[in-house]
Amino acid sequence: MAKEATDNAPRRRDADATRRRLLQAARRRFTVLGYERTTTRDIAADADANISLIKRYFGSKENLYAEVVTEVTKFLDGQPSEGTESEPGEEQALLETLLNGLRADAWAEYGHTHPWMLVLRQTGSDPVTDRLRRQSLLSGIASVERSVVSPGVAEGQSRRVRAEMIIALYTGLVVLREMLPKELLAAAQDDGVTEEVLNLTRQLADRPSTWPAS
Amino acid sequence: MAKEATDNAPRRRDADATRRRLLQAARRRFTVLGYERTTTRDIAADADANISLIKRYFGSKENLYAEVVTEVTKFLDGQPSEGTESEPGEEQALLETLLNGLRADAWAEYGHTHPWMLVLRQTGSDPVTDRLRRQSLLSGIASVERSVVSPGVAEGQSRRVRAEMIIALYTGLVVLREMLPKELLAAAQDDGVTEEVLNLTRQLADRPSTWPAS
Amino acid sequence: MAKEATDNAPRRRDADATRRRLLQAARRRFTVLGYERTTTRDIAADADANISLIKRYFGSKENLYAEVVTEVTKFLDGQPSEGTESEPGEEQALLETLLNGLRADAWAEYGHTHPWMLVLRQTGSDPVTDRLRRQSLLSGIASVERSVVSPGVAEGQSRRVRAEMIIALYTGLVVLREMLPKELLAAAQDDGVTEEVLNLTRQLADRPSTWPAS
Amino acid sequence: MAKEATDNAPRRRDADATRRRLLQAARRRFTVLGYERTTTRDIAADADANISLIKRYFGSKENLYAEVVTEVTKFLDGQPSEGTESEPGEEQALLETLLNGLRADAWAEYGHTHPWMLVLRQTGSDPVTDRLRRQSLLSGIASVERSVVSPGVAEGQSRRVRAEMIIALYTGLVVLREMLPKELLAAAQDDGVTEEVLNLTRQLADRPSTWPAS
DNA sequence: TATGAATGAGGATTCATTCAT
DNA sequence: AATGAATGAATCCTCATTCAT
Repeated sequence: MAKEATDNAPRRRDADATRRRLLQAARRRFTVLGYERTTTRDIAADADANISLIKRYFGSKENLYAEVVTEVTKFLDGQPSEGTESEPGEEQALLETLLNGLRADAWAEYGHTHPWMLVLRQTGSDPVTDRLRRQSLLSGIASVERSVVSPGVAEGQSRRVRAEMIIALYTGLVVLREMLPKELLAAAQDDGVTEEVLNLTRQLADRPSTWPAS
Repeated sequence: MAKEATDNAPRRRDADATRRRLLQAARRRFTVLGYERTTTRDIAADADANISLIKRYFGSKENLYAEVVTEVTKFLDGQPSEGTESEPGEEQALLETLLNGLRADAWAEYGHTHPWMLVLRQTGSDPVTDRLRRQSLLSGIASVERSVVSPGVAEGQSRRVRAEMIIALYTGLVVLREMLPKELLAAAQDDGVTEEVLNLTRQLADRPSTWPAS
Repeated sequence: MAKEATDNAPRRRDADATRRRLLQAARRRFTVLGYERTTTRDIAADADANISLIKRYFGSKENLYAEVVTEVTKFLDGQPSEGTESEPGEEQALLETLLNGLRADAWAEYGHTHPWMLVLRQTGSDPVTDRLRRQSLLSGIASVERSVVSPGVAEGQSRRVRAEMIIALYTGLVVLREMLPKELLAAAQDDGVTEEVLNLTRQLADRPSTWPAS
Repeated sequence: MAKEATDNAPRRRDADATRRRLLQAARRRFTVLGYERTTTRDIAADADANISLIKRYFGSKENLYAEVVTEVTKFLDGQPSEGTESEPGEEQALLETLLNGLRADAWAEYGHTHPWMLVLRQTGSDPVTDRLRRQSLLSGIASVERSVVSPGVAEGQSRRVRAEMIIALYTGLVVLREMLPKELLAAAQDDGVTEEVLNLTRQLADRPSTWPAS
């Protein structure tokens, strides 16, 4: 009903577009509702497509989910610049990405739910998505360790743990904003919170630590 | 695992013990798997009891879940001392509770999953558990605001946001430990991490803020 | 909790009374709700007795139902006076019984539902109660044929069919009153309707028929 | 019994036919057995279809039941000619419908059970079907009041009660035939009984009443 | 390529019944 | 005699998936 067959080419009644629509609808539902409470019927309905196409394009609900997770986690990674050396300006960019993620008006296309919630919600279900999840987090941690943790902090476990704590901090903020959308933390737009978060981040990043990390 | 009735009198056919076993099995499954992926059949099987007893003792799966959440969230609250005045030593106790929650060897009876995960996992499902979830978090925030945030910080939104950020920090740490159980943050037992977390907490708690908390 | 053991006799903690209470509770529920929607638990609760006693005293739910049906159908029969000869005054009594059954304030102990509804509701379920039902109706028909149908009507099928139609008339009135309790027929207390019903009955009972009854 | 697709085009995989089969099977079971004793599994089996299709086509067991009731009650109504004025010939038609309903060979497709039994059997279960039931009866009563009750009977309650009693009479006959299928009333085909019923009907319809219909 | 009809497995729930005490 | 804990079968419903067209 929505499809005007303006295209005469027999091949592709616009399979790509359909696929894309399905993927997007899936992303939304999975992010907001979680895996189980999302039904393929609903996804198909949202995408204005037939259920069976989910099988055709993605094989199964689980595969579709995996693909969504892949997409989302890729998004969460900063830039996967492979070098161990930090580039100038990379810190800036990474922090900006993280802080932007805290803005209340972001993620409209995800149904106003931070995509990280998708990562947090489902755990231990299947090996594939679990791996993806971990990869994503690890990649984020690596980026932070490389370009945010101060070069003054000696190489070793300490650097790593600091990076992990920074990620933890942002994760916690995302979660709390999500769960208490009416509280101050969520309401207090941008400025004050952002500054304070940056302060904490810098403390974690810079201050020479005394701890031997067990 | 089969029912170590080592204690006093093995009640008649021991409804209490059965109820307890069901509750514990439910707690485990709900915490680790979340609501949907937990089936009543599995709970009953774990508890070595008949499914119908879930209805008998709890009314429904949802009620059982609610009871688990209640129990868990009660536990998560520090002490619900009602006064608005902070008692001496309360800060100590509260921080200890929070920090203990980060220890890797805790939560054995929850299947080695931090019970907070139960609170985080499920969102937006039904009003009842949502409410419980929020209550739990809000109660924690209130406790922190009362007894951790420094009296030096002026009354007002600022105090509240600081408390929220502290809770966010701990939440993030719990989540990260849960998702990356093999990483340093999870492995680095106690000392170093604990100290650093305390540092951050103090910064959040004490430092006179510059932000106006719009 | 409700039972004061004022009775010292070891035998009979008043089994009879319990049995009676169960039977009465069952009658009410079965009459008002029908067989399926009546649960043994509810019966037991109404009777303030333990469920298991239903098995003890009646064997099973079905048996209990059968017993209720027996009791009710016995009640529905006029007097099972066996003779084929009608006694003087019997017509009067029988009609009175039938007409009384139409009074709105009768059947309080049945939950204000005409016990005949119990007979009508469940059909074809099991042979036992079906037989009881039929017996009851047939007995009623026989009574009417003997003592209401005018002696002037020649012996034969005609007499019988007339009796059946009289019973049908009363049955229909009961049903309609039950199903439309707010309609005029139900509201129009006693006098007018009663008289009209009597008129119809007399027409069915007395008027020499022309029909050969196939 | 297996699907006599003798008609035109055997639709694709023929959803309509399946739907129809389900509806018919449901009608039979509901009519003969009542709501509770009818299981969706049995309906599906009778219709040689999958249980899930009941959900697909009707939403739920209750909806299916409602649809059956609607269908049946529609059938029971005479013609829902809306005018308050009676058309000539309408009485004829209505009485014929009613009397035809008494014929033993009718209702083959209902499992030889008068569809009115469906209406009578279930009472007080749920508001929806209760309403349908009442509507059906009330509609029938209204029709009778309009086109059977003699114009000579003054407007007012009296007319209404007369109509109700006529409906009651037919109802009783249906019930008795159903419950005693081997008795004379059921066996006495057509002529005699029909005539007598018409006599009673006329008496109810025409005779100037003495009762004030308080 | 796309459609939607049909399937089957699995979930929560409900009850009558049985069995220790 | 009476209690109430435990059982197992059955019911409705929900979904992902498969199969004709």
